[in-house]
Amino acid sequence: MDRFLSSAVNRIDQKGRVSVPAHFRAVLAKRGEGELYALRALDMPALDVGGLDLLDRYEQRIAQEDPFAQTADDMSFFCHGDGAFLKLDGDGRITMTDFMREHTGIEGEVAFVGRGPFFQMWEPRRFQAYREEARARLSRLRNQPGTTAFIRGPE
Amino acid sequence: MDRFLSSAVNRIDQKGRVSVPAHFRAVLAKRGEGELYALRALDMPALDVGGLDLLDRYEQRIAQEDPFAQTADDMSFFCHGDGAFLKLDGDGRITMTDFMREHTGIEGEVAFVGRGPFFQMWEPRRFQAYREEARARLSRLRNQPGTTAFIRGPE
DNA sequence: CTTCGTCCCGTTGACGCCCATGAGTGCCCA
DNA sequence: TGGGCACTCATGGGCGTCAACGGGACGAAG
Repeated sequence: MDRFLSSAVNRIDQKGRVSVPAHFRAVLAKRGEGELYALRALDMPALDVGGLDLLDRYEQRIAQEDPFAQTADDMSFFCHGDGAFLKLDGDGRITMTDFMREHTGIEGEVAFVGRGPFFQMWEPRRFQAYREEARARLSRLRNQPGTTAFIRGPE
Repeated sequence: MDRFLSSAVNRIDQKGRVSVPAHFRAVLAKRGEGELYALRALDMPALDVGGLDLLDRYEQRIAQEDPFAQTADDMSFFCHGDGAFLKLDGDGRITMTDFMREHTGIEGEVAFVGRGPFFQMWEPRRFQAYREEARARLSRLRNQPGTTAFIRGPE
């Protein structure tokens, strides 16, 4: 498996460390990503986490912009200045920093949520709430006329 | 890693010195840049800092302008005359000068902000404010119709 | 003689690296 | 089919190292 799937909640210990789910670490290893990079997601209180390929993707996008226009600068500010390295220790744990807590509201526990090519870190309750909202939106979409058949499910 | 990433806040001591984050120093060493060059950023109260390759970036921009226009001359004046060398001491610290304080409003602490090929120095609160503005602009961009898919999340 | 800049050293707190524990799970064999 | 064994993984804690920080000593310049 080469994608980040499913979710799990892990506890933060007194030293501020939390285990990255073993399954996620296996995906990283398979991809040859030794380092983790985390970004503060734009419109939700979560962190987007992945290997350095996560960063490459954004930088390619920035390269398309006029390097002296404000948009390019904002993008750089976001992906370079609003990101952080997460170092895995020998036991597959990372250390929570204030940088991460501020944006997410994470305190004692972290929800790791697979998102395919990357994963997210959430405060468990907020994740729960956001998941309900997302489901509700999709459900509404499904019951509207003229929409595609996405999420009709196997009937 | 060969790019300046993430951010950190360090304190200025009584002698006016401040540590450049070890991670940034490692990047400089990797690039073989022995000297630091600082410029007052154009549209924000920050310093752009990097090796001498930083100048290339600005000279490239000047080259885009009409050499007979006032603009080009202003830019040259700005980037060649309004820069300063920063000397690293044995412990990886630099000394804050009035040149740096004036433009940035830095007093007791400095936020070092990775920007990819260079990094910036900010007064921490102003950095925080500017970061929020940039995020808001990107968020607006993202939610506008007809825009590209930047920051939709790496799918 | 004073002041400023540079070099050097000591302290402290955070972080990386190590090992121990314990719960849960799958597997094997009786 | 049930019991037990081995393994994996999350979690806790000890300890050494290093970076950030503070301050003193020395030398050059005013």
